[in-house]
Amino acid sequence: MAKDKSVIATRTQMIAGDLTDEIAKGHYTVGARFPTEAELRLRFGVGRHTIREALKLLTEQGLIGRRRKTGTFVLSTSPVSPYVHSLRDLKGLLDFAESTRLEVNHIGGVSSDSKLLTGFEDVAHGRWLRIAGLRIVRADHAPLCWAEILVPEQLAPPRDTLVGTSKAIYEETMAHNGFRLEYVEQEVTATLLPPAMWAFFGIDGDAAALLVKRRYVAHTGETFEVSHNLYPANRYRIRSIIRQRA
Amino acid sequence: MAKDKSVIATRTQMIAGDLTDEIAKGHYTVGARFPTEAELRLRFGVGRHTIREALKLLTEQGLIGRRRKTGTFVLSTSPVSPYVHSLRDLKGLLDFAESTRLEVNHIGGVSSDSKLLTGFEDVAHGRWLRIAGLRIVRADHAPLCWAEILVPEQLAPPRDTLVGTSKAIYEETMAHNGFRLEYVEQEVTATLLPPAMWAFFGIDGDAAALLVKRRYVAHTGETFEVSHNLYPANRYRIRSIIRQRA
DNA sequence: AGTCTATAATAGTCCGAACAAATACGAAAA
DNA sequence: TTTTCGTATTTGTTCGGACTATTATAGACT
Repeated sequence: MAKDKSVIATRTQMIAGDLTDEIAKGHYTVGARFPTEAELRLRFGVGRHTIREALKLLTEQGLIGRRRKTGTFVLSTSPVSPYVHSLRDLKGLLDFAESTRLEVNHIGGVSSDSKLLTGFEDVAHGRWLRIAGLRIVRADHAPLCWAEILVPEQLAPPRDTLVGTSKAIYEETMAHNGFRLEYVEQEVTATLLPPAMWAFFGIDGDAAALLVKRRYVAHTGETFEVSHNLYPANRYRIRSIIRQRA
Repeated sequence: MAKDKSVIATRTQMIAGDLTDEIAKGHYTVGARFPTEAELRLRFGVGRHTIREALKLLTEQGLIGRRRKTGTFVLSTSPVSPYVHSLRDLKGLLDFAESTRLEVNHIGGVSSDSKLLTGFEDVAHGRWLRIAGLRIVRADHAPLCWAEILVPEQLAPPRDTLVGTSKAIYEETMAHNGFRLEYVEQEVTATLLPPAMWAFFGIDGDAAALLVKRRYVAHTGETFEVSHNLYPANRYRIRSIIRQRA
């Protein structure tokens, strides 16, 4: 098998990780046949169920396709091109956050009607901590998006830990409260870039932008962060693969 | 259990369908406890594995949440509000297509470099049938988006079957070739609405739009349709739920 | 040569079971 | 009253097995 990666993982996850790495490294060319379940079972020394669960993870990410009798074949090496979000897993979200940094422009408390402020219906908190600023790509220092982040005051970590940090705000908040991430709800719409932001992105006229609203929900069911990210056109794409349920 | 629905389904899918219906009908209020695995096993008379697979489907759609010892609880009745796409399953795509109709504006053959034309890399076909027009919401006759659809000439059904049909183009194409849908790849970007289209949507100045490119892939691995849909802002949102893999 | 048919390989769907992990709840202790 | 701790409940992970559905391939039959 392979490394432990500090976090314990299930056998299913370790196997899926190993196979994902091998595909990414080009062990199998796109279109090539992938080992059968029986072969993988022997190789990893686990039950068939475990192998199938691991392969299901790869299937959901669009890495492999499977057909009866024909076998399993590689669909994509998933080269994870920058600024392209591949949905369907949280890991993409995480890696993405690490390749950028947030240049905080404003930090302070706000209080308002939750629905108006957050854009989500079932979020009920009185006072929020607002962090706003530009998200910068580490590699080329280019501004990627304008970020508005809201955290309920009761759950917010001390502000000084939020400004200098290299970790994402939601990670700091989770650590501070002992949360685990249950899921992220995301809504995408198109809008015009507000003129006030033209200067940030070196734009001089009407431009389209993607507005991505996210809600982070802990394993307790609590919404502990809401974020709005505004990406000027052509800096960001969202790519996803939709398959038949089951 | 419940109805057969003409299409055969696995027990897992039938149970998932029943439970989804019950949640949608309000049998359980949001936040309420859901039956445990043991209770559902007794009720449907199946093994635990089957129940778990069904609940996993609901979990992936964000309908329920699960925690050890605490149990399963309802997160959302998924009211499937119109113009909101919920990713993660193909069924949403399908239902959506049925609530609108396509007013065909142009139909004819084109031939061009595949990559430029389709916007996808690994699509290789020489001649395409192009269908372009406005997609209209049946309920209120409002124009929803401009649609550009490309089908390889060799796979395209007769044109007269495409114009009058109430079914989606990709369904007609699948039926014509005996395909089954394997997955849909989707890419979302923001762009300005071209001035030439302002009149279609009753707009009189720069406006943002969502550009949704889709690629339909059959179970044989063949790309049998590529579509570009341009949604003016505020007419369309994409909602999705992202969870930890596994 | 083509067309049908049987076989076998492979993934898909279920079952039953055992144990692990998280945690709500109540009992015991401070 | 509050804290600590053990226990029971519920979901999570993994195993092994049986049968089904799909289909590539080879062989039999026109």
